[in-house]
Amino acid sequence: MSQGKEKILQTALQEFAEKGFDGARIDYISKMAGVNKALIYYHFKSKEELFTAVINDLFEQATSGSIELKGPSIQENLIQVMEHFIDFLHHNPYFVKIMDQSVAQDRDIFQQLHHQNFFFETVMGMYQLGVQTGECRKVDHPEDFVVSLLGAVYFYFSHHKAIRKFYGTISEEEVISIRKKTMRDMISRLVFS
Amino acid sequence: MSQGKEKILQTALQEFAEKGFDGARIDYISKMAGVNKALIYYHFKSKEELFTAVINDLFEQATSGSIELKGPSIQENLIQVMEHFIDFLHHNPYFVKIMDQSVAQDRDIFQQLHHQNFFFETVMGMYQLGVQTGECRKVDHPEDFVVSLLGAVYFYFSHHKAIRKFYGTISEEEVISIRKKTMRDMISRLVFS
DNA sequence: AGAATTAGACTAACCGTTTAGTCTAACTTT
DNA sequence: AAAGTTAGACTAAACGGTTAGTCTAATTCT
Repeated sequence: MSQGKEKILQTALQEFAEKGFDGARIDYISKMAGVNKALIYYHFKSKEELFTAVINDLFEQATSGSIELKGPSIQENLIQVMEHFIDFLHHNPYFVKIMDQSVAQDRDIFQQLHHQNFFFETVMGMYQLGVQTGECRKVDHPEDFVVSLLGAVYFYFSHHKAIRKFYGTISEEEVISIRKKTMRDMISRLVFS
Repeated sequence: MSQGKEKILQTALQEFAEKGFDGARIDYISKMAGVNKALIYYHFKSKEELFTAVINDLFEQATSGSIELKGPSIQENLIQVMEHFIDFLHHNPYFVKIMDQSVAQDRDIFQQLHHQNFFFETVMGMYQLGVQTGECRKVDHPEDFVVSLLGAVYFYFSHHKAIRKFYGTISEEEVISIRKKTMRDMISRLVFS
């Protein structure tokens, strides 16, 4: 990939994440990327297509470093996945912002994205395996159970701006470590009886 | 409040919720409200002020029917609050959408909104009371614990479009009832040991 | 040589905002 | 009661800034 195209994608990611699709400005992207506006239209045929490219890029990164499940037990694996998820959200704030904005508006892309289900299906699969082996407690509605767990992980990051103040002045790394501990606790209390 | 102004606010709520601030169109609002565009500027001095008015309206409704805590125990009260929260989110999808979009972009209003902390402080207060009376298990980081609980409740609604498919073809009312059951379970397993 | 990139002027459409004025019902004056 | 006045609700039409997208001709990588 050419240097300019890469810079455009990087900058566009930030701009779309911060302003949303409608708030984002092509002129601003080209300026911040240090690139002529025409170059954007040389590589992408429209703002919409640029957005799609940004999203696809993002999901590629999000799902590429997929998790190696090597824990000795389902419990270990589940906790490992959760921590991986937390780290990922921590290090990819743009991912969260763009996701939320694009889900709130129903941008076309999100109907097609199969990546969207990645985390759900991973956790769901592990949980159901655990139920089979008898290692996990059986609940009436596993899908709702998993959704709730994912929500417990995700919410802090998606509403970071509004929520962060409840944690006081500690560093973000400390918050992340607290988050992991809380989620470990929740999982062991909920998944295993 | 005049008939026109009310219609404008109603319509604007929908438009802002669906398209976000930048995506919303004054032309479209006036058309849908069956009102001349200039009337919007007669009642509100700008798009921004219209948005603010919509938000304030929304929060007034959101926090007006506040919860009577009359359960015999903290456990009952906590579950009651959660169910109230679930019902509220279920019946006010626009609230969720507008919240998410406005949090994702950092619209000014949200820095000032004290309503924003309403649910957090309610649940947090109840939990801490429970810890004092010894009815609730003590956790290391109550704020993170409460945030996780709220996230578990909220996530389904904020990402409804993307998540709903995991529940199959059952009616929305059934999903809500499942959600309540799951959250009752989670609370009793997590808050009380 | 061919792909990538620049400069910057240009357009067409869109969209928030303004202006100047209408309509109506109530209220006041004569 | 007729005439004058006011205030609030509302409208038609235009104004003017903004912005996605284009065009062209020249230049620089690889």
